[in-house]
Amino acid sequence: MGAEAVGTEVRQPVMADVAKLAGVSHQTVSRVLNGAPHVRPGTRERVLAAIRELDYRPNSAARALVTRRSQTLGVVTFDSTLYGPASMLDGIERAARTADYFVSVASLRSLDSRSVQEAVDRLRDQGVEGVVVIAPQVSAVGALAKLSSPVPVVAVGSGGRSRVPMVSFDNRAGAEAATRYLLDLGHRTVHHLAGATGWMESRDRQDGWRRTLEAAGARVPRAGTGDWSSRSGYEAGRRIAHDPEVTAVFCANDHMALGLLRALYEAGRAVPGEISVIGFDDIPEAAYFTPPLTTVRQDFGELGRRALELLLKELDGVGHGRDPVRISPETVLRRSAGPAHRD
Amino acid sequence: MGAEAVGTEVRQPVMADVAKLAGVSHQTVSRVLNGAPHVRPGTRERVLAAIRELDYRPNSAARALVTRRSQTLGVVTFDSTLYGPASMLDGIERAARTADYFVSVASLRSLDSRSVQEAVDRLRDQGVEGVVVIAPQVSAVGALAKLSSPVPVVAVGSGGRSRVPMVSFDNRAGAEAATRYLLDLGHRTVHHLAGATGWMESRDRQDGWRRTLEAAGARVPRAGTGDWSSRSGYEAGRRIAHDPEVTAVFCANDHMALGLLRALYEAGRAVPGEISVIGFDDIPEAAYFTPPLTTVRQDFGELGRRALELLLKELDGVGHGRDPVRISPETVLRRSAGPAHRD
DNA sequence: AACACATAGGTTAGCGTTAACAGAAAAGGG
DNA sequence: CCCTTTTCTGTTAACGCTAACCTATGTGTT
Repeated sequence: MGAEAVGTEVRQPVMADVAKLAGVSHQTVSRVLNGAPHVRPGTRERVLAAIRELDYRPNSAARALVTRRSQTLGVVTFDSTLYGPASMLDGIERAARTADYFVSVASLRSLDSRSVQEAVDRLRDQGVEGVVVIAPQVSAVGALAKLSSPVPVVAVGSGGRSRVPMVSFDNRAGAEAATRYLLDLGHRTVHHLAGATGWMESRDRQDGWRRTLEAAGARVPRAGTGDWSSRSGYEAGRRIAHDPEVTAVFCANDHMALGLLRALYEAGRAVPGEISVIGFDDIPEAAYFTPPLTTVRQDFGELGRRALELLLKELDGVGHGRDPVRISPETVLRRSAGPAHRD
Repeated sequence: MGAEAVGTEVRQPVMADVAKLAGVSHQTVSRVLNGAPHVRPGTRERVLAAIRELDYRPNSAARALVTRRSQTLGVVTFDSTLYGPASMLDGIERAARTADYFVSVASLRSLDSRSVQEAVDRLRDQGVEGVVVIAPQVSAVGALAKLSSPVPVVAVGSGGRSRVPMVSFDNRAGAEAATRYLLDLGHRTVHHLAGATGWMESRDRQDGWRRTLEAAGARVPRAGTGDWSSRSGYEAGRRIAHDPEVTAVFCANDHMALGLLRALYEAGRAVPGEISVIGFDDIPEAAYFTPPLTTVRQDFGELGRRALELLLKELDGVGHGRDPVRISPETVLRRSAGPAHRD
């Protein structure tokens, strides 16, 4: 046995191995790999064959080192367990893949701006080329404002004004449509169960609701505040169930609407007979609530894709979108809202 | 102005810059960064100061190139929009972070084994040190069996036997508990609405259900088949709503149970008065269904953490867990299931 | 035939880090 | 006080790739 064969360590093949096998220089291998011109079809074939034979994989670290590009994008998210963030993440990942990028995720442990900066830094240390922040909290937006990052950052899902480019739903418009719809049904006014404090979505939806009421000259009741969970919707529902004033409730999301529906049911209030309920999001389950929930649909996947599109533009140095990208939601009519009852 | 100042290009500082500023060699900087011994406190301080002053960040690609470690783990997931996968991903990410790893995700576009291999390869090309596959489909497990990967792979969530280490819920036990519970309530038999075809979870839950029935000497009705969605639960519900034989239904997940509940309600069948329903998963909303759903709880976050733990062990070369790690679910009693009615 | 010029390829030099070795300074032992 | 050992630090060489430059060959033009 020659000295070569002593260690049976199976070293991963490198470019030089491929080159030797194909009888070319490593540079030619590189050229084939990167589709560079000036490679004769014959040699290209030989190189490709050698690559296949050795099952050679380029070393991404080496490539990243010299090109200064990691082919990786970062996503920072708050609670990727929620339907919205999860769908956005999914949309982003799919879009990134088609653009031939990897995506690395970092979830926030808390909402303060230090935490956001930390997550972005973490991603940056890993060498991501850009990051999209799924952080709909007001505090996060504040964090973005003072965020210092050498890599492009775009935000998604929130609506605040900020220095970073942003794509979001027009939550205000969605809330207006929902409220308007209820008003048009003949309700004297519409109550509101807001989302978690500190979220842009909560603020904007509440805003849209209030404005619509004011524009219609309707009384603006005090809004309840939930935390997006069904439980909080349920608790709010128990509080209002016996209030005869309440004939229509606009919930800031479908999960809370579910809890509300439950509380109303327990209290023996008919929906939409006595009280109309409308949600926001159109989660896949909303159509199967009892009664099926009228709600405002958001296409989170689309939002994720658009965010990535925007980030890619930033990466290409195409001047950053002056105005935030806004996607209009559409309201989905089902059975949980109906005309005001006459008393 | 000296020739130095001509280009105002702000090059990211590198280790050599820090070294020069601190008046040491780059190696000493490296030592400080990596906590190597034999660095005098004084010089360490100077180096640290220089690092702060320049806001120096080590280049991860360079480090990865020489250490052959990317500090990155990969996660392949199928539909990270679903509650289960999303929660697991979240659990994995959090656990990875505490272990000081980054996580890169790749979602599958389809379920075939080529797709799984492709995703793992993609991650591998990126240089991940290990991957956890959230792919509960039978086909995915098959894919894992023939998966060739130089990096450790663990699977999570499914239950099949396979070459790769795996952590999963004991779906069979959960299904047995659910079925047993219904039987103990006095139901002569229990019907079953299975999950999507091809999923390990579907198979195992159906298995547990059937065995329990057989062990109890109960008749084993033909099981329905859904696709995990509420819609499929609804459709199944419409089919069985008027079957007087049906007094208890065990649904393979909560979403389908929701659809079923809806269909039953529309058909005027009382739950649990006439028909008892039990779900699986205990999604956060289950407690607010009408009626609140009795179900089998799975802690997906925990599952994700355990999977990561297992992967970390693999990375440390600690012999791979002979037996799959099994986590027992616990059943949560609520109001959708009750005693059989007497006729 | 001489030249330009495109094409096909090889050679060399980094990218920014850690590893391996080597040398200098400080500390201990006779 | 010299020699050995321990601390501290610097030098050199990878890691595996791409960029930049260079050297051959053709191919077409004057």
